[in-house]
Amino acid sequence: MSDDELSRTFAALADPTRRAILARLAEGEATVNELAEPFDMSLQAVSKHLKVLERAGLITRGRDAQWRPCRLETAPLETASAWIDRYCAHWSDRFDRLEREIRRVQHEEGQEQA
Amino acid sequence: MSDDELSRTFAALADPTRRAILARLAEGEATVNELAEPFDMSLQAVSKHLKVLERAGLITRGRDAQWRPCRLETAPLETASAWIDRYCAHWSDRFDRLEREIRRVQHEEGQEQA
DNA sequence: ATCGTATTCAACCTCTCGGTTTATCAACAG
DNA sequence: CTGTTGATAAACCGAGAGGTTGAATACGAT
Repeated sequence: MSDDELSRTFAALADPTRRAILARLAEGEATVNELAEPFDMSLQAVSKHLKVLERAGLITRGRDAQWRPCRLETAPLETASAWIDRYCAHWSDRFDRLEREIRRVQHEEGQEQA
Repeated sequence: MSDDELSRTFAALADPTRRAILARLAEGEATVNELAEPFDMSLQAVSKHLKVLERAGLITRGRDAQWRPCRLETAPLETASAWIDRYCAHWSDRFDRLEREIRRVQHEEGQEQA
């Protein structure tokens, strides 16, 4: 596989196990054992998947005694999404949706003030 | 590789040659020879890349005499982008990025790569 | 020091990817 | 029919993905 950043990101996303891991991490940090639990696969296999995700910059790992908690990093996801968006023709739709979302958030913030 | 739709899409995007092909097709239909021209690679290799893209639903191919014009299909791109967006929480950042991207594209209106 | 738990490393296997070359198919032009 | 051009098919190859098992490492608890 090519080793440029976008290629690494997309390749990392091209596996349902890894996507499930990312989905799990979106809810918060987790250890390797916790991440491996749902899968019918060896711990070592999951560890390899995590290495792929780490190389792609999609996760970072801390150290807490013998545990290596994994944390989701969204920067490469944003780069990948930006690449895709350039070739999705529906600019105005997306723009409208985002504009609505922002107005909604701003409105909520205003209400919180009162 | 796993054969579900998202996996096929991301796997197809995980190659710079295929991303360049999609970028080219975003400017309009093209034949296999036209698509192969920029690459230092055999026509057959490009044909294989097109087959991957076709299996992922990212392109469709017509028939015009002995030519097989390729056309970009954005539906899987939108699905992929939607998956990513679910895990990128940074709406306002995205908004800024999109706004910048739109201005950039409106300015350039032309020659660029994957 | 020893044991248990969390994680990784190393070796191995099988299958797919991305490329090649050679041969073949399909459609026009003469 | 023959020849040419556009495109695909088939067979092959080296490298890497994704999984396994077994050993090694790192740290905490006893």
